[in-house]
Amino acid sequence: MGSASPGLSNVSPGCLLLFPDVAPRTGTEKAASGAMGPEKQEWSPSPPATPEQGLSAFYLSYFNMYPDDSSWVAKVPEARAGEDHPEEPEQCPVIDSQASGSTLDEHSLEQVQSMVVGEVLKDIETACKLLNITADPGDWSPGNVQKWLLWTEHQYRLPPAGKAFQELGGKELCAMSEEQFRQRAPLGGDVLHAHLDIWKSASTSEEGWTDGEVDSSCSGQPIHLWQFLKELLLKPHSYGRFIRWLNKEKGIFKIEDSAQVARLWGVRKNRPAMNYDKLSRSIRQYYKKGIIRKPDISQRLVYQFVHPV
DNA sequence: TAAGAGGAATTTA
DNA sequence: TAAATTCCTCTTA
Repeated sequence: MGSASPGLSNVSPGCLLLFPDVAPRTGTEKAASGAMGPEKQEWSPSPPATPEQGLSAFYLSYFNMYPDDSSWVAKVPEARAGEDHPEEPEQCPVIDSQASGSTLDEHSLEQVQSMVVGEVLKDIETACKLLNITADPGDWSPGNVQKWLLWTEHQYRLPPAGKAFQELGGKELCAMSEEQFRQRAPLGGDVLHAHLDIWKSASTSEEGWTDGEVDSSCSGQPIHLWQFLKELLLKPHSYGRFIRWLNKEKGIFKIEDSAQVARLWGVRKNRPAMNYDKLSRSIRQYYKKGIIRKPDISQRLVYQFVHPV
């Protein structure tokens, strides 16, 4: 299995500190900054200095400023209409207070990192649905490429570059180097290239993640624990260190890092006191409901979906 | 010692 | 009201 491009798999913790102004914020801090100073509206991503570090820092910049999912939905059709103020920042998962500032420990960094990647993947998924394009840029028609360009330009306030990539299909686009992107679009070409890299990584590593099967995040219904677990399992690139399939066909999975899974669940449900003891109690409630059980050969931290997909 | 099991009361959406 | 949370005791590996 080929490793994904630098973007998603190698967001090194050190990179999180590249730009002090994009340090992750706690929910409280975000709320406090909710008044949204003008700098937020004028934010635009700085071109990465190098593909590797730039992309990593870029993720965090992105994570920090990304507007509400719904805000751009309405805006995409008139993306160039000029009235695109970011609205309330997306409610990001509450990040442990120790994760803000320069004393981030490795644990918190990993947590932030996985959240960032998770958010990026989720947003790509949303974009796919709304633009009606596939997650794999290699499959894009020239029309799809234009849609993607328009969306990305709009999201990151990049100068229009659609014309520079006219008639290019996804395959040609993917084959282009960062330098070629820069040549076609001196302003923002590198950022576009970085974004394409993210999409390429996502589509090569997250096979099947766009099927939306357990994408409960936009259903309006409160998420169930079993759905959440499936969500994590569907995104091994982001959460494989925490939870993974042992036998996907049989629905058998293993929680590799119980504390982290519990923490993520607590973040999702806004239950800061969540821990594995409580999470596992909830899992056990599923036994009599026939949703999850222990596998025939019981192992610690290993469970099985009764009705695997 | 962490995980597992399950009772029971409480909270939440 | 269902699902989840919280707290608990006891067992198991």
